[in-house]
Amino acid sequence: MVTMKDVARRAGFSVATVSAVVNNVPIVSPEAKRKILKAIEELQYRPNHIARSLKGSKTRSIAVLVRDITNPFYPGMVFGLEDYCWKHHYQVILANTENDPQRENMHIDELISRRVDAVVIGTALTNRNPYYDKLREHGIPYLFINRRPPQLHPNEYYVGANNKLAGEIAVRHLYVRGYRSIAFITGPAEYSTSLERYDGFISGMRKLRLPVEDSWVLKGDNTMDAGYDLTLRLIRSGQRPEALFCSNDLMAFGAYLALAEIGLEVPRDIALMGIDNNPNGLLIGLTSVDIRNYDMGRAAGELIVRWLEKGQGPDKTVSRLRPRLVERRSVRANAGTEPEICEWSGVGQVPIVKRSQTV
Amino acid sequence: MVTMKDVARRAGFSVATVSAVVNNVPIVSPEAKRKILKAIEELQYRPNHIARSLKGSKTRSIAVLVRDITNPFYPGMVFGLEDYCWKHHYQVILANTENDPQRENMHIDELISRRVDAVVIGTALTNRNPYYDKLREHGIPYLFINRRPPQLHPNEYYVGANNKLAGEIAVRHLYVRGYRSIAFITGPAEYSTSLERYDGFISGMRKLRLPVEDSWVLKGDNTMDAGYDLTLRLIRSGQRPEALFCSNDLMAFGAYLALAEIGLEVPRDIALMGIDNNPNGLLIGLTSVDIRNYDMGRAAGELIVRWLEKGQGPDKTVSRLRPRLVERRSVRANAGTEPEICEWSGVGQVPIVKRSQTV
DNA sequence: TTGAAAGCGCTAACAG
DNA sequence: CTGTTAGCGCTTTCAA
Repeated sequence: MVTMKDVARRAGFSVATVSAVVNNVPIVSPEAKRKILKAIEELQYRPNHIARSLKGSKTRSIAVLVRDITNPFYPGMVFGLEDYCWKHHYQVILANTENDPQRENMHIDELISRRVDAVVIGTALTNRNPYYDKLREHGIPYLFINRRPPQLHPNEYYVGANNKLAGEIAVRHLYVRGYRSIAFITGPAEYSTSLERYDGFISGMRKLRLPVEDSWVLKGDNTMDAGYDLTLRLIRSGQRPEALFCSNDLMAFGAYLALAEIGLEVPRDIALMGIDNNPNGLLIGLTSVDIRNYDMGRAAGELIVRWLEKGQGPDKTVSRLRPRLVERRSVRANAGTEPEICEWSGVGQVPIVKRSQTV
Repeated sequence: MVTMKDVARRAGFSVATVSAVVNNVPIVSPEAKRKILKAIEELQYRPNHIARSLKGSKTRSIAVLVRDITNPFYPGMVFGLEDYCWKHHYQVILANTENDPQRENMHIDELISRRVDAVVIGTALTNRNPYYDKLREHGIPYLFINRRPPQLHPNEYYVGANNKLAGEIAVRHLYVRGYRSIAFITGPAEYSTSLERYDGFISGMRKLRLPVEDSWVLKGDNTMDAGYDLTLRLIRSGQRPEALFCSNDLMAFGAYLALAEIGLEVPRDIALMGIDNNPNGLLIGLTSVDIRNYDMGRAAGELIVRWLEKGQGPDKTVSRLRPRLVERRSVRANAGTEPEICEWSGVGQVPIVKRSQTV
């Protein structure tokens, strides 16, 4: 590997001068600069980022912890993050934890060792992993994304969707379209997102004075299988809600399959909604609520990079993106009943917002 | 940040001894080891990986270049790669190029600067990016994955699917099920994968003595939109093949939507197949050919890690995984005609293979 | 405007 | 068994 020394020797200057040229410090004579640039080109010199990191103790790398990049929610988020970070010359290190705390901890140790500048945590559970503290103890900024732990300690920040609003938007949409009896399949209670969406479902129902049947609230685990099984069980037990709302699109996919198997047509016989706006919802015309994962990743990138450059955390500890309704065909244009309540702050029309917002 | 020196001072030993303990060099007295371990624990010392890298000029990091992690093909592949690499203490750096050569080149410069140990290139076009040579010039091993450039230079390796076979398997499957007139939508000619699948389609048809209608071979670009548009155009022009085979699942998804719009039911009116085994194919029951992206990423990890440890490249320059037929519902159980040709080496029954194979 | 030299945290060769 | 020390390639004073 060719080093600065090689360049210096070739150009007839010292390493200090070469360093100045490489870093665009404008104190070098044009003559020297020319010669040095020439030597760099000839030798195909590339600065050694490692040495630089060692000196400056900044690696310009950001790690992102996700459960499993294969989960359709993450790629968009990671893309947004990578996009922003890369444009600001930060690299993104990807770490899949597979929901295994031990694996997560090993990753964290490794990341500390590698002195990443920051980490974006997409794996937080309601039962908080105490290992995150190690990060703080070592002075590594970190940011929770999408899922948040129950409490945010000092210097902890969160960016995610307004999941409660997402739930409300869905219920509201069904209501406006004339649906009154709505069943709900939740996600696992260990994810804040599930809890918030559940809250949104409940509060939406209450605001609209719609009854919540206990037996119509099913506990799923966010997988397609769960959506399938629970829907089958619900319908086979003789229940027949007008609409079925799932906490995420994957479960809605499963529900769709189950309904098809039973012979129920969406939306003719029953309406279906999900949350996440999985692009493949297009295949079955699933109406969903977009929680904008690309923007979320991007927002995380912005927050973290600014933090790193300014040396201090964001102003707000919690940032939330406003969800958007994505209408496709799984909810009928109008199910008959006329809507009774029409004004409802901020939900009627969901504006398209570009930047992250704080609740 | 606490350093080795701090640990040494606290434990009352020299840095060399601490280093020995940290690296498990078995020449340290149990007594010293105990004290040092204690100091490490108390101070929460973590070795500085940067310093280590600088010394040993190995970063234990592997970069992966993909077009866009959002493309449903990649996450599985990247997951396989990350999984394997991480288990061997290599980190994975993710770089999205968005098919922009300039962005790719900047990434490559950056990766050289950062002295990644190796790079896995998932972005090769038939029109080769000359910038890959920089990597070789700098002594950084790299491996093409999934897509391959037309020629492999010395020290260049490739791992991917046997795409030609995938095409043949699909045609063969349709044939066995009684379909005789088959239309095909190709992917872009800049990807080796498209070309190979096209070859597979043609050779499959020839082997089965099926006619290839020129007007039934459409040029797509691997997007859902292309599948949709081309299918609409094909059918609306009055053509009516018994089966439609798409070079990838995304286009098959688009085709499905178009057929539904026209009022053609799959598989009753027309059979549909794709390649890739996108998990969401489940939603429409799409029969596909799995090219095993997880295994592909994993195989790349194996190849690269072994290369790095042994210091020399793989034995074979090309490794290909054997595709697998994934039957769902988009091809009828039997379309009427009895199969005439049944023996066909290696295609009749597609075995499930765990490890990568060389063609 | 340029150069000499210290030092980032670690490893490894060598000495004790 | 343990300590001293010379770098790894770079940035950054400080002097010239």
